[in-house]
Amino acid sequence: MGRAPCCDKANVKRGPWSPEEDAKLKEYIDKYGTGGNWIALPQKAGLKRCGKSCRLRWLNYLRPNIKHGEFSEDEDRIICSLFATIGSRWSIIAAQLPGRTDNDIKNYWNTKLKKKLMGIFPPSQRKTHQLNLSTVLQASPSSSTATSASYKGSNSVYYTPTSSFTGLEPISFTSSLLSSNYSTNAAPFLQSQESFVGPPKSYNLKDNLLIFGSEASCSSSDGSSNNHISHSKERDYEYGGGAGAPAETYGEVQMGLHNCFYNGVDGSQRFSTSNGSDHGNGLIERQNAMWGGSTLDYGLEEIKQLISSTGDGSSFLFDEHKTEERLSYY
DNA sequence: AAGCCCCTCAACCGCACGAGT
DNA sequence: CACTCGTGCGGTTGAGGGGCT
Repeated sequence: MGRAPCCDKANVKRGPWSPEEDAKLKEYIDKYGTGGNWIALPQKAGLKRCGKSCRLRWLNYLRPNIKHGEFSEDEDRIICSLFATIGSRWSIIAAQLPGRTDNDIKNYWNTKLKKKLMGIFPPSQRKTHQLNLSTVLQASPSSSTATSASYKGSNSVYYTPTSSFTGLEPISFTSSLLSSNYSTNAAPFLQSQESFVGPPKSYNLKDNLLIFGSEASCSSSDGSSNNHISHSKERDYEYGGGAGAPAETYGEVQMGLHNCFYNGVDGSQRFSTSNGSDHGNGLIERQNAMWGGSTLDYGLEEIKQLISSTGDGSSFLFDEHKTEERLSYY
């Protein structure tokens, strides 16, 4: 038995919103709020719309402080950086860009930013940046220490620091897109720790814990081996130590572009940093095509590799002091 | 001027999850 | 524990506008 539809599709209006509908919705929410029930809202507000449609319209368009228009280069950089780290988690990326919606960012990425990046690397150059991940992993110095991470279920990523990072090279890109200095306060966690002057909201660094989003919660499952980085209510990004790993080895996570490699050894997918070390709990249950090759659009993966690749080191360098993002936690 | 193509972005769709019962 | 319901998310679609021939 299939799920009941969220609304009677025959009796709801679809398609573009009229100014009148916008006004009705805005007026109602201004007066009464959403009431925590989007399904009932359209009827109460006198709208012949599906609740989901109302929610979307509000969140993406009518909500106060929505920023429309051109994305700045800082925003571009943040999007690229986060995309390379967490993939197409648009809501999380949006949480780092005040005023931007996930839909906006998704559209922007798909229509412009991806092409912009591809433009940075013409096809001939692109090849040199397409890293065979197993090669990367093999080439990584065995002495380097690393962090592994995994996806738990479909919605959580577990970073499992096994020791402090040392394998992170400076993030580097040729274009001004990614090479100009940080000047934004839009994503404080992407700035260097030294220049971190405090987030506008909901970044809790007091206890060296990073929290995304306004409703973020933070928890530690065992106090010594796990640190959650949570966004909103249900999507937890856990930075946790492997079983028995000493807490002091979790001193530093560098939120750069090189943290995440994908190790496809024996079919199990692992998400790790630098040397690809994996400590058992780094197993990825591949999320819907996010990292994998089978269902993932190759272009997407290619872009991620471009972002993640270090290039030849000459024309591809980033200012180390500006870009070596560090996130400390204990 | 007309027709075609491409791009953008608002909106829709289906799925997964958490809460409630 | 199983089920329903509401919500949030990411992927996809398609209307409309602009550019090109």
